[in-house]
Amino acid sequence: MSWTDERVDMLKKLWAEGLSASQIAAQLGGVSRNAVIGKVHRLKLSSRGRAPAAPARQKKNTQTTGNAGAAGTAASRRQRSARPVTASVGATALKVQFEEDAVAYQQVRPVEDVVVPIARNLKLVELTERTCKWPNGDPLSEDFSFCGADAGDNGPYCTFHSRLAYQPAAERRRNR
DNA sequence: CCCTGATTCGC
DNA sequence: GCGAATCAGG
Repeated sequence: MSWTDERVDMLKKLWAEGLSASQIAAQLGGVSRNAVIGKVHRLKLSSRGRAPAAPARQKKNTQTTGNAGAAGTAASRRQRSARPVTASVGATALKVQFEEDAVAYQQVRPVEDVVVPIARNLKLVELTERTCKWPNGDPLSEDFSFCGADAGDNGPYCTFHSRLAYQPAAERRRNR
């Protein structure tokens, strides 16, 4: 994939909206978050409003340079096990995007008509310590329910909703 | 562990 | 110009 005018345009738009590089990469498709970040820098639209402080990082010696073949090095070097970023592209990605925006701007917002594949839509009384407590619909309504997917050993949400709930908050904290 | 953007540098 | 690898941090 190359950076066509349209794709650059989309990049600018999404970046201005405050989306993260990986989210933008997921929507554009065919690019990694690194590609997005790299492009953002080249376009000189990095700052996104604030973030004036440039701590002036120093880079270590990169890659191959004088790395005399130590057997263990190659294996241990890879700290990011190759992962296709948030691979899901298409309708699902768009739905996710919608939810993230909602969560980012409003504490309480009924997430209607958003389909989560693993949702079991449990009633409040059906929840256990291990069920996802992500709310579906209007809490004041009768058909209000919770996601109910397996939430793991700790945490109130399943992995899917944990990301929706927690990531935007962490991101906001820093930008503020 | 998950993620974020920033930087470097071989291509 | 591009973006993977890496860094530094939450």
